[in-house]
Amino acid sequence: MSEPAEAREARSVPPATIARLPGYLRALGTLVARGVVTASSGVLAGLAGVRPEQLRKDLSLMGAHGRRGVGYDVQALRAELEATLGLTRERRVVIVGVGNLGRALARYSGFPDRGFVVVGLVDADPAVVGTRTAGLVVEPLEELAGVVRRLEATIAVIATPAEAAQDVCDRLVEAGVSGILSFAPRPLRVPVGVDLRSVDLGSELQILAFHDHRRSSAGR
Amino acid sequence: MSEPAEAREARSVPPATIARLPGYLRALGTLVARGVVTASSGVLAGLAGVRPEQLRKDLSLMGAHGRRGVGYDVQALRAELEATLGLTRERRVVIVGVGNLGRALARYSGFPDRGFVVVGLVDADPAVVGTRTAGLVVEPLEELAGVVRRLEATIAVIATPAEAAQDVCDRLVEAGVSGILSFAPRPLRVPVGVDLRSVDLGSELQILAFHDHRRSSAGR
DNA sequence: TAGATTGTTAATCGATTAACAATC
DNA sequence: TAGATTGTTAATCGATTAACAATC
Repeated sequence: MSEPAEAREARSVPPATIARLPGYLRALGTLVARGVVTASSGVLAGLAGVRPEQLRKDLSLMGAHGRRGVGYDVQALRAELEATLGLTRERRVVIVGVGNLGRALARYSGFPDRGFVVVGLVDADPAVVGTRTAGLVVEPLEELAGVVRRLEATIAVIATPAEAAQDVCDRLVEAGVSGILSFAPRPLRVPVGVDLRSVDLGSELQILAFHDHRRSSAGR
Repeated sequence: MSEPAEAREARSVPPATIARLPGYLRALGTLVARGVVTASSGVLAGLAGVRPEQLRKDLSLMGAHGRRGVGYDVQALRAELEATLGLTRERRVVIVGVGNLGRALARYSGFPDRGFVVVGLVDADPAVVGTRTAGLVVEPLEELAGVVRRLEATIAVIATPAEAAQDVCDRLVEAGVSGILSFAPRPLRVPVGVDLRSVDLGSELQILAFHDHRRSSAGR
């Protein structure tokens, strides 16, 4: 226990753990709203939809500390996790592709209270460029790099058709964003150092279809 | 090899494998469009964004067969995977929650050509009920079970606010859907036999923020 | 036959769960 | 002190990668 917290934190937190932190943060938010001061791993895990052992393991990997026999201080833990996730600073987001999905994301009310601000919208279609959505004027694709740099966006969302996605992705990387959330149904390549997460709505449904199929064809 | 294909398939395909099948299917679609007849695991894996070994392992778990020294028959493999995923039959989808996101999903053009048809829209807000989106009239929440049964929907999408999600989820299960795709930022509980997949846009961004934070605070 | 490529087994890696001593 | 609950180590499980014999 003589090891500094910095060292422990730097030594690679497992991706699976990181992916669960937002859930813990949400659970903590619920408890704070309820005025709860202290919560056990059991209570917290219940709210987050995981097992208590896993929550304790995750938090201990993060260097967070509860008190044996008591539980976790809700406020302190929340502050700690927010600091870890870097949510103390506002993150600036650019959305590329202002179709149905892009527009919905631009208007999505869940982002602001989680520390994200959509600062720019970009689209390739001249008919869309210049229109307003969520208080922002859509800029042309040629301006992408300029928009990212001027608005100091560090995170981008790709909501373009599949064909355009890799090109947009390359430009975003070139412009210096550090993370990209893609909704394009196509695998994208990014250099190391840039973080890419993908959500493919069609694939999600296909996976559900697989189970549906198994279920409806079972026992015949 | 005396074991029937049925038995092998029934003996639990790993979830991680199932989650990759839609990607393989997309890669195969690309090759078919290009008129390619045969492809090696290397080519297919490249298009799907995975390693060749993994693709071969996945396909062999599914009981699919290529030809040594040759590769996989593109058309045949596609047909096989579509049958496995149950995409030969059209899947009927109901969307609950017709806000920005629900509307965008209702209009999403990527679904139809993947075998999914949005057949119903449901919302709790009287101001939204009765309006039209994507050619469908929005029905009231009270009609949820009726809508699901009448339209024979087997898959549902939850795009409601977090507070309403568990109640909607329970009703959907009660009405008999076999799979649910939730966008509500809250863990949901479903009974065994019902498949639940969740996409939390806020969490995705928070995970990106974590990396951004690490990157910008590194080496200081 | 020679070259290519699969299918599958074995080795590795990472993530989850179980167990329990430490300690509030 | 007695009861509760953490933090952490060990055991298990599942998924990925490597290796290579089978075979087209």
